[in-house]
Amino acid sequence: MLAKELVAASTVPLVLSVLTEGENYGYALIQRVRELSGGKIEWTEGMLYPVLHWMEKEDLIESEWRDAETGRKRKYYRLRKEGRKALREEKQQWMNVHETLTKLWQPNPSST
Amino acid sequence: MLAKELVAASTVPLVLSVLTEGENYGYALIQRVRELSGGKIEWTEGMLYPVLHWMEKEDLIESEWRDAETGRKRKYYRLRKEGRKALREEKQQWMNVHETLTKLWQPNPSST
DNA sequence: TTGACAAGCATAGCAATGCAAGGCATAACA
DNA sequence: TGTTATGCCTTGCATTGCTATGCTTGTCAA
Repeated sequence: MLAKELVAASTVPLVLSVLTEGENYGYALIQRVRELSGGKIEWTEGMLYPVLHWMEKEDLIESEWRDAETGRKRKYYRLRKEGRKALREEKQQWMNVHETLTKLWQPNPSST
Repeated sequence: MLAKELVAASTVPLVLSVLTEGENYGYALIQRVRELSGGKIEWTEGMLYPVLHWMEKEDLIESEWRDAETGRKRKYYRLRKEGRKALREEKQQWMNVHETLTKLWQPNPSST
């Protein structure tokens, strides 16, 4: 199971990223992320829904209740302009850290 | 400035990784990480020292007080076996998330 | 010789928050 | 009619992050 800090750091960027695939609803986001990560990332509803609410309050995403084909009601989320901007920033920050880590993960240089 | 979640998620792996370069002390770790990140990652002493203490308690690292050339006392840390193991795991987890994110960051496939 | 700054380590304390647990409703199926 | 999967939501409090603060020693300038 993933360390909780890593889960915390990746939740918002992952939600934003998955929504670039098109609108989606909470329950399906959990499954989509599980699928993309090969089962490595397992979100709970208790942690995701509050994050979605917060992201909506921040105008990163917007929601709409709709009937699914199944007759069931679902709350679909989609990206807003602010969300796309936030995603670009998150991506940049992630890459900053990633590049710093990968520098250190190179095989030790024998000279320099 | 980096989002605090990202800082939290990367602190332990960064400390472990920097220590693969050789032993080092707290104050210098802050500067080394600032340097490696091109100034993007700015740690404070108040967040780093407690992390170092925790890592030592967990046997990931060990410490030794020594006099520096300057005459000043420094607490040098170095990796322990447990720490190398932890680093391998942290690295794996980081890559799991990174790969999931980069899948989503590919240019949108027009077909599939 | 004093005072200001950099180097260096440490932790108390409490505001902020993560998320397990629990709750509710409907559909499908046995 | 009982169970499982789908689907959304929130309370509550234990845990934790980190700001703020404090201490020492060395150096350098005025």
